[in-house]
Amino acid sequence: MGTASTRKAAKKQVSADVRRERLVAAALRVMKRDGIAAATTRAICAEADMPHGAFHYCFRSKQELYAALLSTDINLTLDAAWPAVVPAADPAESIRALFRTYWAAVQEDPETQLVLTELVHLALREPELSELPAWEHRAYHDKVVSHLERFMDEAQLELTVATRVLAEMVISALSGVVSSWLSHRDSAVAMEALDHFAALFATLTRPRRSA
Amino acid sequence: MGTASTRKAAKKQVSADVRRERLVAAALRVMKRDGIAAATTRAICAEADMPHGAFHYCFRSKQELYAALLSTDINLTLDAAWPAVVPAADPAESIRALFRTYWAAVQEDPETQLVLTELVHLALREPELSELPAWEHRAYHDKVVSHLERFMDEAQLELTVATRVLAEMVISALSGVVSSWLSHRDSAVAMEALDHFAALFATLTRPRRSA
DNA sequence: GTCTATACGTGGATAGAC
DNA sequence: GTCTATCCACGTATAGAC
Repeated sequence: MGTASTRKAAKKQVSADVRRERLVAAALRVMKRDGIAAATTRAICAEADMPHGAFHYCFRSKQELYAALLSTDINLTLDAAWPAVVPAADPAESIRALFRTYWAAVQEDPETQLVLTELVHLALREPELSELPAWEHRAYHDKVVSHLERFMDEAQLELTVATRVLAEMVISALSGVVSSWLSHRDSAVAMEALDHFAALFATLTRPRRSA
Repeated sequence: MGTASTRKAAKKQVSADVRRERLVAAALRVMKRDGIAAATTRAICAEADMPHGAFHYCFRSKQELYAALLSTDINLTLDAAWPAVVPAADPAESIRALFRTYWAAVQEDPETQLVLTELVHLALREPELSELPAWEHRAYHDKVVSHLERFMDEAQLELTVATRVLAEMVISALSGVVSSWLSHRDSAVAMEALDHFAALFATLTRPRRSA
């Protein structure tokens, strides 16, 4: 089998798709550190320890990188909080715990939130990318819906509103709280709002009556 | 007194602060039309029918223009919806009407929402401007608090939570809904979420017992 | 297939002419 | 005080050497 062409190369011949991944990761690092505006092709390549020219045989244009970023890992970090759901006795308690877990993840890595928002706004302006935020939102929405369904199932609860409506409200509330927090950076305020939202959302549930 | 130095000039001597205002207005137009990234000093001057060089004797740097933008009119359009409050019999009804008025304003001029968000994010990255979002949020928060107090007063209601907590929740919910809507552009979904939020917030009020 | 050097356009800011 | 011409740095993209 070949030693330097298609698979793994001898020493420095590292690339094909792996370079793409490295560039995406490097771009994310630069964006988190210095903001999306500072993530130039030069800066990204430098961060990835690649020559500047490497960029354009991995991506046809910078927009392709944006698309790659929006399509991959970012929203994964968002719903990484959901799996650790603890269905407690009290619905309000459960939802509050859920939100607090989510919030802990946000607190731990706020830059990712900022970058995600910046990327979405950038995409909203570029006609070529304008569908990506809608896709991303829909994907996230669907995930929240299924998480909610599982959650309600395990807690033996049912909703008094459509699941998709609650999902939309949850997403809006969470992103709203995050967005406010990015401005004022007062964690206590954010957490307080979050707890109250949890309590309000809990009033939209009721014990499931078994048929 | 002088004809061309300090006050109003003969014909073309229009400038001093008025140029600043024109540039700010032009910048806002460009940003709303083409996004914040397209609002270069050249594009702004062209929009304002000024030579490019005019920019730098009105503003020492571009950041000064950003600061001017964030300090002025933008959030005014946000709370322009609040004054037309109609204190109806049912609290839920009143709050829903309030939110719908706000939403109508957003719908009528969504670009402003986008620009505002973009500006805030830009400011969050620039160390020199990083305090502006906090100020802006605080100013808006205070406005919502006083609006809420007046509203509760007129409707003879009292809150079961601190006013500032509800204000924070209202701001978060509204900005969250707007932010989601910017992605999916489904007005029905946004309005549905808004109505449900109104209903939930109404449960945080109760009739005021006169002492 | 990998990388260097470079082209081309643009952005912010300034020096100096009117 | 107003504006033109220009400087310099940087961004994307490409042609072509290894």
